[in-house]
Amino acid sequence: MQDVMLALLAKEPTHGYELRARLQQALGPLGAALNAGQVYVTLGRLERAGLVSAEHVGQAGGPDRKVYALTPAGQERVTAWLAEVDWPKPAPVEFHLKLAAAASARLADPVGLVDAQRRELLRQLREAQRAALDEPDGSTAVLLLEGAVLRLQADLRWLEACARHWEQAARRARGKELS
Amino acid sequence: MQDVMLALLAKEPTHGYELRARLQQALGPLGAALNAGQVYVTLGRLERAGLVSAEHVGQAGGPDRKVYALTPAGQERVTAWLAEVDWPKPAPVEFHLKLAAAASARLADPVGLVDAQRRELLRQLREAQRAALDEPDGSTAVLLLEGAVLRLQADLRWLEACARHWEQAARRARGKELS
DNA sequence: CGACACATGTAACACGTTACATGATTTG
DNA sequence: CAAATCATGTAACGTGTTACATGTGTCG
Repeated sequence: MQDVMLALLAKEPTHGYELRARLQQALGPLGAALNAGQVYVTLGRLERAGLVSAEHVGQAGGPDRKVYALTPAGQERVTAWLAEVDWPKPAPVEFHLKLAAAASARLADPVGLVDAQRRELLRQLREAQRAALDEPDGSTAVLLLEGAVLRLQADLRWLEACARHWEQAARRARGKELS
Repeated sequence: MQDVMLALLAKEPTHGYELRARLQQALGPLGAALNAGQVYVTLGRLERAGLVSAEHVGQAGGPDRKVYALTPAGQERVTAWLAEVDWPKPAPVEFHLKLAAAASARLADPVGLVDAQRRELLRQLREAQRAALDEPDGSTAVLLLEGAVLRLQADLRWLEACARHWEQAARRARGKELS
């Protein structure tokens, strides 16, 4: 978040409210969840860190604003961020642990959990595809939605593998109990 | 993390050290990064929250341990967690914003960024596939790695879409400049 | 006037991460 | 004896999240 906001300020200094609007625009429908307060919290932290400087602008015909601009330290950080190649390990770790825990403690049926999850992902997939149709063609928001769709499809295929795995595990367990 | 640890304790009460070992085993090679301190921090917080209770166990032939067990409140939370169907929006938001910021502020070439990122993902993909070969066949760790692989492949395809998009954007910009 | 968009913040909390500190037991 | 492993913690920090508080200007 910090880096993103710094990069936006690198283009052109602005105040928090517009920064938020730009972010939401860049994110398209996924930006709706973005919280207003967070922007100001972050700006305050960036200022304390000496990465941006604020200038108060009294405005006739409108509430006051605080325009933020990058400091040299902020510029450095932006270029460093852009040079950085770091992709978060994209593994559905939490759900995997949920299945493992549910199975080993016999708290819930793993296959049932997979099924519920698959329904949810299908819902999200439909939602994302529908949202993509509402966006102007060629916009960056569509691109982002396409990323979401591709991942969801990958996750769905993974869930199928999960179902196979845990069904087999259940069969093995039943076999052992009988013997 | 909290929910996961609670679920593991639901199977059988244990002490922090073994809890960590179980977690790492469930995660396979991806568990290597897991920090030891975090387990104890989390256990402490769970205890303060009244979700687990600790019992000190002095041990002959070994250091002392603290065995944690679920409280009724903890049990409730586990069942609630298992019933919950919540999948984090799997969109590569940060990188998308990076591209958008880089392009609009003309700080870096988006296509170059995409390229660097693609190399990184290919590296991670090879790593994950190699790690999968080292794991025993049919283990849950292999399953998790398969999830990682599928996502990486999806992300790579998305990066190709990104490259196309930003190349086109660059062409449009050049066209405008000439006119 | 009342609702709504504009505009800004703060306090408190939850969580993960890092780095450090401590000590016992086992094994080469 | 030294090193590795077992075992537990804490203090500090960065960040995101929530909820609340506070105004101004515009438009019907």
